[in-house]
Amino acid sequence: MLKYQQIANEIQQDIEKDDLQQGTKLPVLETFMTEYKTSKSTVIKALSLLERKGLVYQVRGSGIFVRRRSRKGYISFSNQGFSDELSEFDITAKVMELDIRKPPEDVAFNLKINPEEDVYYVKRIRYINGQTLCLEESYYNKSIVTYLNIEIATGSIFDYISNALGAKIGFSDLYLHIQKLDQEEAQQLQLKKGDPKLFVETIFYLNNGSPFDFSKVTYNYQQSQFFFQSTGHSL
Amino acid sequence: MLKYQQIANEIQQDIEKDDLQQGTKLPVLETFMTEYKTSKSTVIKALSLLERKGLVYQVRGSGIFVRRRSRKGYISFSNQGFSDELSEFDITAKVMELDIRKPPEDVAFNLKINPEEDVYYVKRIRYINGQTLCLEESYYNKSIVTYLNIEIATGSIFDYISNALGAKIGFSDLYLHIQKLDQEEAQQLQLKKGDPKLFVETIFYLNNGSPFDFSKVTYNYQQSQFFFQSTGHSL
DNA sequence: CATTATAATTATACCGTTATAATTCATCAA
DNA sequence: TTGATGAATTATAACGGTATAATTATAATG
Repeated sequence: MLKYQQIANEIQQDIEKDDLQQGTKLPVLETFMTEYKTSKSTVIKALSLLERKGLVYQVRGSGIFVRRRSRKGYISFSNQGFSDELSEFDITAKVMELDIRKPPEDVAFNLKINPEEDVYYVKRIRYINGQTLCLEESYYNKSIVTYLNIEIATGSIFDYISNALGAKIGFSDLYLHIQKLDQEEAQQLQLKKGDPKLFVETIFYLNNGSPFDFSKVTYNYQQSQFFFQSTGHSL
Repeated sequence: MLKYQQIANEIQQDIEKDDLQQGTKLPVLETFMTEYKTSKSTVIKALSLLERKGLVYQVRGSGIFVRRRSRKGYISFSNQGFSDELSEFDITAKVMELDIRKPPEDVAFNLKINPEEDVYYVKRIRYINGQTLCLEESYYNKSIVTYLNIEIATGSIFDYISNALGAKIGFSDLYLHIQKLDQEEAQQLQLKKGDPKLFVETIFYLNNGSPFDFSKVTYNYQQSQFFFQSTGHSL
């Protein structure tokens, strides 16, 4: 692991271990430099990483402070789709369908492939703490995700892609809509037709910019509590 | 303006001016170094900024490539709340209420003040292209936002806070819920009771970590098309 | 006591360099 | 043609330094 990531991890663990409260001031840069026997720029990189992850904020001339979320029970809505840190929840999945097929037009477009090329189609229902969380339909470019089975799809497909296939997941585009459930969706989510839903289309890219997964997810509004941290800075 | 921000701006303008397509390769670092007469690290900072803004992606050993969103008509959901680049839409606001009052308990809690301290309360309806976009109730810590009036609240309150008050806006926490409209909200948004809504509570902080604005926003589901880019990296 | 000026602290910008890792491209062999 | 090998390209990691800007603490001033 890279040095600055390692340092970031250790600082994060310290924050969590000591349960440091919002606004707690961390040691100054010099201290981290000597503690980790490294250069200033590496410490800065580590802290910038933690800042992007929403764990600290830095104030020039003043110091580095702990940033904490104040509410529990929200699904974090950050870098890796939603998959980040769902470990605090009990998430399971049931695979409804899994096959190889030709993609519909919109899927082919978003995956930037021809409609004749094969894709894996996976339909799952995901549960959170025993309740239906969402209905998920995913299409994987088969020339990238060369193999899938039910066992893999029951677990984390992304872990499989990263670890077994050795592909590097890069970034993603999310498109969010608020809509009403239709009859079929309502039935599968154990809700009523016309109930609210959060509908999310996501395109996942490898780190080289190739889209490999296009997915459409319908969330149960009763479980739809999401948390998102912005970090300002730019502009 | 800082050098690396300036460079980032110019590269961004070049991308937009030339309407570079997704995947277009940008010049190599060396080129930018000589073009902008600066060091490698400054160019890297500029490009990292553009990467966080979702405009480019970098592939080690390969190059720097243009990243473009593929859909129009979505409200960007990025750093500065929603306010970023709403310039592509015609957004207006009507102020329904504006007064100084004592905060309810949840507001005092989120703004980290005592219930006896004054806050500015602003209720607005915001319109997008003539349609109701959302219903917004905001509470501003009066010891930070010392003055507000209807004229200011009709425009961008954040611009006013940044420019007139000279405060530096830092980061924010967003909590998202999908719910059903009640009678009153439905009426104000010209929708029906029971229709879906996106309900967002946001706490905005200054760059020194002080919360100055707590707001509750109810979005019209018919206008609720949001776009969000993740950048991976971390873990 | 309040206000103002000054100094100390602290994070950030920026420079320039070396080393490293991923990718791409050219070369060669089978 | 295919595959393997190695070289060139390219972004990134990491070092360490100087200069700068924001904040905070301290001292001086009225």
